[in-house]
Amino acid sequence: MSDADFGPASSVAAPRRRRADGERSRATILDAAARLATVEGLDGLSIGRLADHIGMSKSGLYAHFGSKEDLQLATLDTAAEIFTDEVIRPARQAETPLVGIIALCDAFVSYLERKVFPGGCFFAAAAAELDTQPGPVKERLGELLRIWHGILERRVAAAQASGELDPAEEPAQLAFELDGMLKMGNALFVLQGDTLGLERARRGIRSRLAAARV
Amino acid sequence: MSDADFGPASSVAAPRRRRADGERSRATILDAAARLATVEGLDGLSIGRLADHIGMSKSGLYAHFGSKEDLQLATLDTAAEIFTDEVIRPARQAETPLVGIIALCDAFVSYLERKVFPGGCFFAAAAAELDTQPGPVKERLGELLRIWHGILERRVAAAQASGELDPAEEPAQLAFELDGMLKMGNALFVLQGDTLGLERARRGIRSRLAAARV
DNA sequence: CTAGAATACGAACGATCGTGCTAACTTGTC
DNA sequence: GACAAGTTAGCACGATCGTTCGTATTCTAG
Repeated sequence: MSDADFGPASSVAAPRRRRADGERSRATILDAAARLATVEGLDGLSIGRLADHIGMSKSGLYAHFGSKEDLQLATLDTAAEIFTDEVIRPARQAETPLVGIIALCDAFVSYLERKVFPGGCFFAAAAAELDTQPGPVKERLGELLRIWHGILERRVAAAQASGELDPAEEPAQLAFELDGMLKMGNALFVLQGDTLGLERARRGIRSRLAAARV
Repeated sequence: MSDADFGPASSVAAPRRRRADGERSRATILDAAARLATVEGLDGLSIGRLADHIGMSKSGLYAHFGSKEDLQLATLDTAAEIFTDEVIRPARQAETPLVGIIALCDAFVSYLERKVFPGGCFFAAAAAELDTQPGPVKERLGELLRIWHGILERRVAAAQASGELDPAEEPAQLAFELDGMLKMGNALFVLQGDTLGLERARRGIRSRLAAARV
């Protein structure tokens, strides 16, 4: 199954970096930034604290990015790569499209349970924080959410084509409802600390899909 | 229909305030704080900007609260009152419990559409921002979310008692799914700016309730 | 091996943050 | 009308914010 990728924003041309240690530092910074941002917030995460956290000087870290906004945009793409590795990729090669949808949703719940990001789903946190602040970061977040829904949508359409799901279902509507349960599970899990919300998400998704069978 | 109220946190005993102008100022501050917090964030909203916004001095405003955390807690309760007025109250006096559930969900969507809070649902925004920061604010947010789900839950149970909904449905599970669609609609509405997400929430809720009929 | 570029650091900037202190004023009570 | 208490403003504090600059160090292409 070939899902669309969360490719990096097409605009930024890499300023042909040269040294290997710089590349490594940059990756270390972005990985820490993605994970810390779910706890402190993508805006709330300060460059000084991020630098302290990875044992680097503030100015040394800052030199890798032209501005905090550049750092945030790069962090978004890094988080998207992590999400792809932890959720999208493991849910490929399902026996049937419908099984693939369940695998994808289970992979999402597992990604929450395993605390891939310590503060829950990166995109749920970042979108809620920045959805009121116009600019390239918000736009990119909207783009990533559309890609994610597109992945769910195409899998629903495939399950309809294979005869597993009712063709009368609107794929985008079903994708909306599935993601609603996943995100609600995330919210409860992070806020209340127990896994009941994750269980509800798993159960709700299964019964919703059962109701959509032909 | 008597829903539980979002009463103020029981712990804080009002320090018997005395003058009418002070009470008025406090109300003005908290109303502005609740609405601004959905745009700038409850933590991101600074006392200086809030003071500027309502034409008051920073220290004059600050004197009403012992700390920023106190201001945030008071803002939570003010937002809960606004929510009660705009969502809970209008959805009372429904002909049947099931109609009441639909009225409640529609009132929620309307509260988003009318931009009662300019940055979308106050509690969705605040919960996503503060769910990783332990303390009284996070705890109170969790409490308010449980109250809200309790309201939905009790209405589901009432609809089961009246014979409108299948008694086999678990009320808490159905409340979870309904709120999931409402919050997903909120997220799409604020992030993308169009009302398609709200429409999807309305539609999904109606068909989910239809599926739960006896 | 060397030259030049990439990388990292320390220090400092102006701005803004939450939080106190003090003094002027308004209000409500006897 | 006086006095106590509540309200507001001005000012300043230490801390932290994003950002810039000059400089020392380290890698790598030739």
